[in-house]
Amino acid sequence: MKNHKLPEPVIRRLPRYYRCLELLRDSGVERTSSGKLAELMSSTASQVRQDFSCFGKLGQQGYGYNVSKLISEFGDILGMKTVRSMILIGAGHLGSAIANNFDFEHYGFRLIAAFDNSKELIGTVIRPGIEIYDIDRLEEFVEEYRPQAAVLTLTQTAAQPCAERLVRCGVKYLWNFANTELKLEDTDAVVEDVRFSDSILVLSYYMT
Amino acid sequence: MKNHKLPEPVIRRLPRYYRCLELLRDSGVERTSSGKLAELMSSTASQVRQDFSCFGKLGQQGYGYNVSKLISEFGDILGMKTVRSMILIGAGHLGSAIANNFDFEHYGFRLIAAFDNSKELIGTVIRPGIEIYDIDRLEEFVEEYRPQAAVLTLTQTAAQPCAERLVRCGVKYLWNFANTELKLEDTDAVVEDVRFSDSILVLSYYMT
DNA sequence: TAGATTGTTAATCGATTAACAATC
DNA sequence: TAGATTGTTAATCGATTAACAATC
Repeated sequence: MKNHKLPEPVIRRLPRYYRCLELLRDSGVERTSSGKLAELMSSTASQVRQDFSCFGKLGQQGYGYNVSKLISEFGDILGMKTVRSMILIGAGHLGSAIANNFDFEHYGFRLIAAFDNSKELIGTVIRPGIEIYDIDRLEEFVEEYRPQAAVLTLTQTAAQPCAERLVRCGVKYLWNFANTELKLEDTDAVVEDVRFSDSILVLSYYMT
Repeated sequence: MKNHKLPEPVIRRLPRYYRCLELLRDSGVERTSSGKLAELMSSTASQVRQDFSCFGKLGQQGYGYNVSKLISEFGDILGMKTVRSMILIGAGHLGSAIANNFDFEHYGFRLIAAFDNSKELIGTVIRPGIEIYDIDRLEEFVEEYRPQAAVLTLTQTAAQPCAERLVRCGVKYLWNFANTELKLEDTDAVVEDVRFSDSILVLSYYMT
């Protein structure tokens, strides 16, 4: 594994490769080739091999790739084998849907708490076992439980100050669903955005 | 506007420009420059100007750009000025969160109905005014109301067959939240993916 | 062995960055 | 006018595609 400084496009394809490989495994396929993967990815055999070459020699000439081996390798690179704890900020509709629907464990995360500022929500659970705490007690909680990452499912305006608070108390990995460009001083901080509105506008563009 | 065949990276930045411009307008800023926009976008003045040059001459030397003019121009390019109707497939947690939270109207869409296969949900409303119909009646409904686009908030396995049905009856623009690579024969069909799991894995990658 | 398929190198393509003349 | 800032051209950089020798 010569996994130093991967190009961004490769990083973004990695989860997709992983998903395709799981699909193959679940339908009983034990080996595959760059050509077959390219088909699943709507890509080219050339690109698949070029991408994989970032990780050393994963295949065998004349044979192809072993599906489980790739899953294991990519799972490792993607960090799925360590469990990291995560908190959720903003227990509204979207936060609740994610807490209840999304399989954090499958991706190596464990959701340990939720936060909100609504008096009605504080003290209730967002899903069985995950309590909603007062956002005022965020720093206190982080100090004690040291979550590594946070999901931001709050409003556009609330997101920026909240992100700053999180980073300041050491939560530097942010999964941002808020409709905003977060700006953070801390150069260690990583923000991964899921912005519905950007996405629907791209669809909208293609409709015209 | 010489808006023929935009490069994909530009298309994906367009919604972000739009958001930054709205932000400026809402804080009372009337004119801006490539430098200021670059800062908001975490980009460079050069890239901003290069991007904008795809749309003709939007600015003025020595002055910069007029914020409202850009908003209007980009809104137009993004198709936000026409209203298109949309249906939602899969009225679970996520579908419900989107139906209730997401401001479709702001982006030029109107949500007109939801579909599900759960007998308990059928006949109820996903939000005031938006009824949940039996997925069996999808084709019938589409025939009558001709929605142009659909949001897919259903399970990984249900997504592919459902996408095929939609495309077959003429709904060719799909906003896909399901964790799958949709494969569609129809070359007119456009799929825009919002895959939470791909995104969390990218975050996960950076955490290792 | 012969056929298949990799890993890698080289060629092409496209996107970003830099520079600057045009001009408000 | 002088200063600011665009629009555009050219240079650089990086990603994708093609080709093929290596080898299982």
